[in-house]
Amino acid sequence: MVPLRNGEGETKEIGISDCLSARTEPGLCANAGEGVRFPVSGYSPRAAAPPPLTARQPAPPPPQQQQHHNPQADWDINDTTIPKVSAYDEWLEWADGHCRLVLPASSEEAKRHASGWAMRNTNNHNVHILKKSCLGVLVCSARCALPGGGRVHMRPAICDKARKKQQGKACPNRACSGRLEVLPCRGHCGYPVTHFWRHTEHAIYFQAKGNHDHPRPEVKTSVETRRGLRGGRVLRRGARGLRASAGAALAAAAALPGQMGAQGARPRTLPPPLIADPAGPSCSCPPFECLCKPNKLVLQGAQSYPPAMPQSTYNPTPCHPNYWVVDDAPPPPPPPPPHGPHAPLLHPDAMSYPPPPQPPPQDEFMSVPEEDMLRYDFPHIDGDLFQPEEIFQLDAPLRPLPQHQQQASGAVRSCAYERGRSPPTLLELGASNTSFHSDEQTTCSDDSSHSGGLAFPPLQQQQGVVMDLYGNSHCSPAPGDTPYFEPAPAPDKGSGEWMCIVKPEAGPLEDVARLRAWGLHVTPPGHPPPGPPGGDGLPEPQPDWQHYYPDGPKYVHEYNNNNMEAYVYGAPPTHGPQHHQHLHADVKNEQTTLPPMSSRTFAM
DNA sequence: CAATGCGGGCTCA
DNA sequence: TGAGCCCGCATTG
Ligand SMILES: [Zn+2]
Ligand SMILES: [Zn+2]
Repeated sequence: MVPLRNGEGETKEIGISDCLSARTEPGLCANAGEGVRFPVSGYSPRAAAPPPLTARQPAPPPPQQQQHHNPQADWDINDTTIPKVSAYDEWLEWADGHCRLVLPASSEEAKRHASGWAMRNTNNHNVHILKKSCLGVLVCSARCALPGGGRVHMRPAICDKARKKQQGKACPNRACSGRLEVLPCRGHCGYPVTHFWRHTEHAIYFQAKGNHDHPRPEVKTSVETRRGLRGGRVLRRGARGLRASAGAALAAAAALPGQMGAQGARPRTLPPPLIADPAGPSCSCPPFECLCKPNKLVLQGAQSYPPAMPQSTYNPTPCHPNYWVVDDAPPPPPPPPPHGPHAPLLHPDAMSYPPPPQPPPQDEFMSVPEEDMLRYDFPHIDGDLFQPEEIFQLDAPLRPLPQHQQQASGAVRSCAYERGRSPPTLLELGASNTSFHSDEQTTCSDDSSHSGGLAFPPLQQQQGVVMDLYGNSHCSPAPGDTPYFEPAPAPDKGSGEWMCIVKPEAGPLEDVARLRAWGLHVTPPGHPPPGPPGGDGLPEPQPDWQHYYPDGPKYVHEYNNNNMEAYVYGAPPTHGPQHHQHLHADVKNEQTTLPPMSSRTFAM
């Protein structure tokens, strides 16, 4: 699903960068917290594929100047007119960072407004744009680590009621007396990362704002699987069966890389619950970030580029040069031909995550996890402490290496680019705690998982993957939205930690604490924090840089806030207020204007 | 029962 | 005014 269009570099992409421009976004974060510094803004990967460079945000293009942004290239979810595209992007399960995607209206994931992240609906008082905010991840209050280094990263229930029930439950780790608690997302200027969905006749537009500052939660399908398992005691069989189906599904999916994402053909089954592999090497690194295996990762220079970019904006991390690459496995064998069904599972994104040193035999693929499960024994499964749902997944830790260039304020978190992968599952664990880590990203299952990985061009493999502390991939840093992190004095290793200075309240301290809690020590190597704004470090402006607010008209609210009835554009709803068209029926002509929006329209 | 969407309403800056 | 967020309701699977 690489974008097709190519003509002029700019046209094709729709950069997210827009988000950056100080003009627009500033407000966002500004509100949230002063002192926000914006990391780099996005650039269009596709076009130039300049390596992610520095972090700083490039100077915003002259406001309004960028003239014609190619309609196709430049748009904002709030624009009255959205460019019609000829090529669609692939759905990204783990979209992170500011990014915009144009998905085919037929995309199941898009229709479901799906995401690997636990996103809950948020009322933005705009019937045409569905807004969802990230619920973060359910973690153990004790931040316990399994012997294998896995951590509890459960998926918070979307339903408030269900979520409340989750909280306070005993940590799935038997040996731990901690309780489950929600690690909220503060990736968007101190607020949860938000996703916006807008439907038109021909496409579904997606826009994300903010960079998740927490590990990926367990994938939805995994949760569902557990839930299903809970009912019966048939762990073994059930698990096996599920795995098998998952594997099959994945395998199938693997065969059709390009289709998975957009088509929705992807398998929805998930691997069984995850548990850390006790037997495996152990480390207590955070799930997505193993800190104890430095050698595994190598920092790559600014060379890694993102794979082909979707036509929409998928911004790699311009901002920050830091990304971690696994070095052990140099480029995994090129497109690691999926070995068996699992390949996809294990390495959805081959490029990013090299296969474990010793990948389990295919045949065993399925068995491994199961073994782990057995090993772990789920005594609790039916017990009080260990509910099936509480089983957590193991994450292979990934060890991030900070790159020194991190100048950008690009927080580590925000700038990394990676294609979505799901958190590791048992399968992965089986693969090993060792090298595989990469984080979480493997695929799991869910709906999404593969979409990205398989499609990557081999090129990437060689390049290495960029990921953030959590191993999350990022579409693009959002200029305005991305929180800025700067290394804090390193308590321990001299390395610094990154803190978010975006939102004072939530504050840096909190961030640091959070990072530490996860065992993240980002060592900003010598590279200090971002320089002064506008300073160095900024990548050269790319042709494709986009600004947030192009010229096009945007919806304007007449009233705001909760007032839903007010439309600004378009003919006023003829009908009664509440029945405005909803997402399904939204816009008709992308090229022109989007349907009228109600008041609280702007997607922030 | 939980996921999803919708939308009223409140609060804060 | 711009946003975030809580809460309840309805639908769906
Ligand atoms: Zn625990
Ligand atoms: Zn989040």
